[in-house]
Amino acid sequence: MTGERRKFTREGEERRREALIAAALDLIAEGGPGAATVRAIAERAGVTPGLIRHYFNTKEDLTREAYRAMMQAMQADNAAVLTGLPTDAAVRLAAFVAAALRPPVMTPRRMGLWAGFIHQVQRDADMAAVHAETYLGYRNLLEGLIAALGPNDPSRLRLLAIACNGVIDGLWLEGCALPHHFPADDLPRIGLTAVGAILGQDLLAHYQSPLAQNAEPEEPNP
Amino acid sequence: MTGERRKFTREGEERRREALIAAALDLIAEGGPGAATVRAIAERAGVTPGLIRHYFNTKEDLTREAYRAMMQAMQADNAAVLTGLPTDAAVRLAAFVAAALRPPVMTPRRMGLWAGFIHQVQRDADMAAVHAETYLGYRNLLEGLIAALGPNDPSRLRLLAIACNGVIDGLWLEGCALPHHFPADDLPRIGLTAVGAILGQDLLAHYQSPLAQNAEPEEPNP
DNA sequence: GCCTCTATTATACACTTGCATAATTGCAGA
DNA sequence: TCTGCAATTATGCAAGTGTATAATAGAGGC
Repeated sequence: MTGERRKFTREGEERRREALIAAALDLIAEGGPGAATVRAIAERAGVTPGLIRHYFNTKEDLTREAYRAMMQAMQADNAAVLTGLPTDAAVRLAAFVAAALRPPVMTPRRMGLWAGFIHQVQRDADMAAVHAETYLGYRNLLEGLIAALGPNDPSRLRLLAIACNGVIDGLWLEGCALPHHFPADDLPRIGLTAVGAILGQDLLAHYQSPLAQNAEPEEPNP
Repeated sequence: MTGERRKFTREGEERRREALIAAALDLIAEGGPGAATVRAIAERAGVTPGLIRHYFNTKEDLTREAYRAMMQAMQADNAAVLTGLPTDAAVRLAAFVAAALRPPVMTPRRMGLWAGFIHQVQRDADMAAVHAETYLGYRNLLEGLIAALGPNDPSRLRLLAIACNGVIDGLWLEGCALPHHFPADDLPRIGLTAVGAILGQDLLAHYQSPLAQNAEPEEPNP
C-alpha cells in the first residue's frame, strides 16, 4: 500500500510534444486560457506535470508552440479544401466560402480556441507575426480565387478580397457564437449570396448542400 | 513607522460598484481574464481587495455584472450613433455601418474585451442570454435601417440583415486584430461598398470621411 | 542478463489566488 | 460633541500556480 510509483512507457520526443500541445489546445478551447494549467495539460496528455518542463523550457514556450501548431493546422485545412476540386473558378470559390461556414470550421470550439489566444497574440511579437502571416495567407488564397473569376486591377482585387474575407469571418463568428440560431445551411447560403453580390457573380448556383452530399454516398459499392 | 492604517473616504454604493466594474473591464481588455484578479481590480479601483466582497458575493458575480454593463454600454453606443442624423434611409445606414468600422468601436481594446468573456459566456446561461439579446438587438437595428431603404418581404429582410451584420462584424474583427494593416479609412469604405453591393445601393456616396469632418469644425465661433 | 542513459515520475518550494473574518474609522444624525 | 452604523481596511488561510531538483525505471546495446 506504500506509494507505488506510476508505470509508464517511453515515447518518442515528437509524439510527446504533439500530445502535450494537443492537450493544451483542447483545454484552452474548452475552458479558456485559465483552464490550461500545467497540471491539467499533463493529466490530459496522460503524463506527469514535470514532463512538460522536460520538453518545454517554460509554459509560455508550450503556449507559443501550441498557437503556431494551431495556425498551421488551420492553414493546411484551408488549402486542403481546394484539392480535388474542378477548375471552374466560381465552383472553387463557392466551395471555399461554404467550407468556412459549416463544421468543422464553424464551431464554438474553434472560436474558443481563437479567442483564448488573442491577448497573448496582442502582446507577444512572435505570435503576432504568426497571426498576421496566417491572416494574409488566407486572404491571398481568397484573392487568387477571385482573380480567377475574371480580369481586375490589383488594387481593386485587394479591396474585394478584404471585403469577402470580412463576410466570411463575420458570418463565421456569428455562427460560432450562436450555434443554434441559424437553421440548416442558412449561413453558407447567406455567405455565398453576399460574396456573390460583392463580386457580381451567382455563387449560390454552385452550392452543394451537405444534405444532398449525404444522399449521394461517396463510395457506391455494388 | 508602525503600520499606519490607510486613509479612505466613503462613497455611494453605486459609485463604488461602477468603479470596480470599470476596473475589471479595463484589466480584462488589457490582459485577458487572467489579469483581472481580485487584488488587481481593487488596486485599479483605488480600493482594498476586501471591499469587493462587500459589494459582490463572489468574483464571478462581479464578472457577470461587468459583462452585462459592457454589453449595455455597447448597445447604447450603437443607438446613439443614429440620434441627430437626417431622415434619409441611405444616409442613416451609411453612418451606422461606418461608425462600427472606426474607433472607438473598432479598437484592439474592444476586441480584447469581447474575447476575454467568450468562454464564460459559453458556459454561463445568464451571460449567454445577454449575449444573444444584444446580438439580436444590433441586428434588428440594422434590419430596421435596411427596411427603410425600400420594400422587402420579411424573410428576405432577415437574410439581408444577417449578411450585412456579417460584413460589419468581419471587417471590425480584421481591423481590430491588425490595427496597422489598413490605411486611413479603408475599412469604412470597404464596408460601405460591400453592404451597398449586397443591398443594391450606393452607400459610399453618403460617406463622410473623418478627415473631412476635422477640416470643418463643429462649432465655428466668429 | 547486465549496464547505461535519459525519459519519466515524485517531491518540494515560493508565490498567487479567491474568500472569510476581525479590526478600524469615516460620517450622518442626535 | 458624541454615538452608532456600516463602509472600508487588515489579516489570515487553504487551495492552486509555475518551476526547480532529486529519485526512479523503461528500454536499447553489449
